[in-house]
Amino acid sequence: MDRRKSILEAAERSFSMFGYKASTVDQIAKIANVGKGTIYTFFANKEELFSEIITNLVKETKLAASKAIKEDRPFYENLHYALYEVIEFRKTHQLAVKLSQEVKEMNTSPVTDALQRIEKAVLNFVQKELDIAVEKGEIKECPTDIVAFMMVKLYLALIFDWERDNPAIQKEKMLEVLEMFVMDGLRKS
Amino acid sequence: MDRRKSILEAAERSFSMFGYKASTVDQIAKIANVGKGTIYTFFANKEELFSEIITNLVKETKLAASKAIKEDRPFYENLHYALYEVIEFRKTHQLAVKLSQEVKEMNTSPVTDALQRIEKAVLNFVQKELDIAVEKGEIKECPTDIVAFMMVKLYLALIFDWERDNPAIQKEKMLEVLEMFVMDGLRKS
DNA sequence: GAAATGACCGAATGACCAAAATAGTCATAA
DNA sequence: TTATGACTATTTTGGTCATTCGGTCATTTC
Repeated sequence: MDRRKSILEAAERSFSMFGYKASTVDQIAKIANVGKGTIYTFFANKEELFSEIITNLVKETKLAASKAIKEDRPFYENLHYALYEVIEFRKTHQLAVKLSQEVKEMNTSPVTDALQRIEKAVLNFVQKELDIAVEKGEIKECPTDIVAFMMVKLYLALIFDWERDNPAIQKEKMLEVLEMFVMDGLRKS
Repeated sequence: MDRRKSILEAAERSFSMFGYKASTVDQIAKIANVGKGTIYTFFANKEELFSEIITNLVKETKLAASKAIKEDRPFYENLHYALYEVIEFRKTHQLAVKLSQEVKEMNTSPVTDALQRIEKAVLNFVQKELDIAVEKGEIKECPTDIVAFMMVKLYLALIFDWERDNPAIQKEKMLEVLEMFVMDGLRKS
């Protein structure tokens, strides 16, 4: 068994369950069935181990979203499926959820950085897709940086904040309203 | 000079400058040129004083927005003017900025509550306006609770989060994009 | 007599330090 | 050469005590 890999897996599980701060290197070593020193032969320190996990998470999420995007489908369908993929991904990999909780209640600085990196990546991805869609003439000309920002913020708010004090809505319903709002706005056609 | 009023003004200034926790009752009394005991003849405790300030601010902001809304104007114009009115309402903004900063870095619980109250009030206001507009047939049918939520979150994100790691943009430009997004969406017409 | 006040009180806070836990190292073992 | 856990250095925690602050009330002011 690849030691490096089992360390990464153990760490991801631990971070997902207990958060960054509450995960000790000793514990991660135990889970990985590896001596503590071994971890330091592969990673400079706890923060770098964490950082690599985040990098992988971003990569995998991007991949999941990319898989949902087909050249020949209209923009909003791609958007719809990609968002769906990302939501599913978040659900199965609880890491991002746990981390945003940790940031909220104790402002752990490496975790704040990590979440910012994730958001940046998502923003980048969305903006690129928007650029392509504008290029293809599928959507109107617009400042794609601002629009990407708005879309991501909307998405995050709906996923994380809506259920705080509103009755839960179906994922499908949510995507549908989001799509209506994003694509056509409120004006009566 | 009305003592109650000067206490409220002093407290508002202090909360805006130093936040809730860092504002001491002694200090507020000093600023108001009033004995500390006097504050307690008007307000049961620090939290109620704070609460009344928030209530007033919400009321004033609502009033400002209402002034911009005219029955006989189309929805998007009302939206436009109301947004401008609110964004120019400095008093509310400054306090809101300071308070959200405080919540972020020390989770002061009365402050969290206050911000939630403000958001609730805004949400309510927006939803009511949306309901009216739907009723009048000015905008399409939609789940106004979710749409109100989306509009408010968008506004807050643009105002408070955009400049965190993006080049500042003109207020006008920002509101223009927001309006486009909300009214017409991205679809090419 | 009613309203205002600031000295006073108990609770909450935070500075400080010792003790415990944890990150990171390295001599030894496999 | 690679892996390891006992060891060290650093950080966090738990407990203390002095200080601060919210809130009261006997006294003063008008």
